[in-house]
Amino acid sequence: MRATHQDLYLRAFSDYLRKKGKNLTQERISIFKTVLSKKSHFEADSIIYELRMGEDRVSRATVYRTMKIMEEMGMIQAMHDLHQHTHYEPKFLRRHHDHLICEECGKVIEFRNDEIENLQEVICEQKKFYPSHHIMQIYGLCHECHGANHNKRRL
Amino acid sequence: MRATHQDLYLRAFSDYLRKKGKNLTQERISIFKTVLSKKSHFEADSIIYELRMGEDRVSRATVYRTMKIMEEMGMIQAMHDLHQHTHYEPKFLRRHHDHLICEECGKVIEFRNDEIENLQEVICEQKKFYPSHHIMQIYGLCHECHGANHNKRRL
DNA sequence: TTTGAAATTGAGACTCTGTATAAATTATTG
DNA sequence: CAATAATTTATACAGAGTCTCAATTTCAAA
Repeated sequence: MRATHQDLYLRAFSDYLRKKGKNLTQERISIFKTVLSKKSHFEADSIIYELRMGEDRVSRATVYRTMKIMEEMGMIQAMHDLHQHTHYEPKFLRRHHDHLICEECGKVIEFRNDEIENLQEVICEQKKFYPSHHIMQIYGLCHECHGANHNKRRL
Repeated sequence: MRATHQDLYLRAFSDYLRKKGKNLTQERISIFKTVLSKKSHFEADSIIYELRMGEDRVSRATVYRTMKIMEEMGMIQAMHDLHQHTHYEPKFLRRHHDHLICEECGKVIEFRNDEIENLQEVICEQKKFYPSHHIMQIYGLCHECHGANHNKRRL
């Protein structure tokens, strides 16, 4: 029987916990698996809600604590966007990318640009800064909403 | 008598309000002037506090409402940083810049890179996106904190 | 200037994230 | 298996920001 991705990540999680002198509890496993099932942006609340619906009941505080651990070990990345909502991004299986965010419909368009990534490193060297990660979000209107607004103004 | 910067900005504010069918109230003037006095990052809370200390008393809700208008008209820019605190940046008199943010001491280092700004425009064209503004924040450790951490680990 | 409709404000209740606490539960180790 | 340490839960709490609606202010028309 082949080890699944989930198994491998779970082992990484288990190893990380052991290294930090923390225990691998049922609650942490449940939360970890739920987070692992996310393919794209998600919020703490959706994890809490999903767990509440399932058979594994876990308290809110434990979800936040466990997600903090997952952030420390680099499996997810917190992003603070407009309007006091923290979004998380899975970092496993996904390459880093940045975002175009439509202010009208909320759509998020991903992009990646290696030149920008390189320039960021140059800047950090210049400023003697030791980067861990970055966030780049361009706000504006997507093609559809721009068209819609344009038409609206014409009426 | 010469018109001050404040006068000019206040006129722009007044014009914007009129254009939007909104009234120029005493409260809005007080808030606008207080925000105008900020040379760098600030929080909604500090505006509320300053007004509360002064002779113009304005409620919290009104401060938030007015700052939203100022954001719409592009005089300030909201930025959401670590731990659900919204910071605002004055956009008047200041050139756009991005930020390096130290995760240890919270220090904010500003930088500007024209190449990155240009690349962003190219990306928007490619994606048919109409940008209004952007946020770029690089998180990590500043020179001092990096040194401090390094020493700590060696002990 | 007065007046009345429309816009705005203020006070406080409320919501939403996230954190702290302390008692109860679970895991680990000898 | 007992003692100890770590963890979880429930609940209270904190902080930022929003909502409501009665009271007030503004504006512009007469």
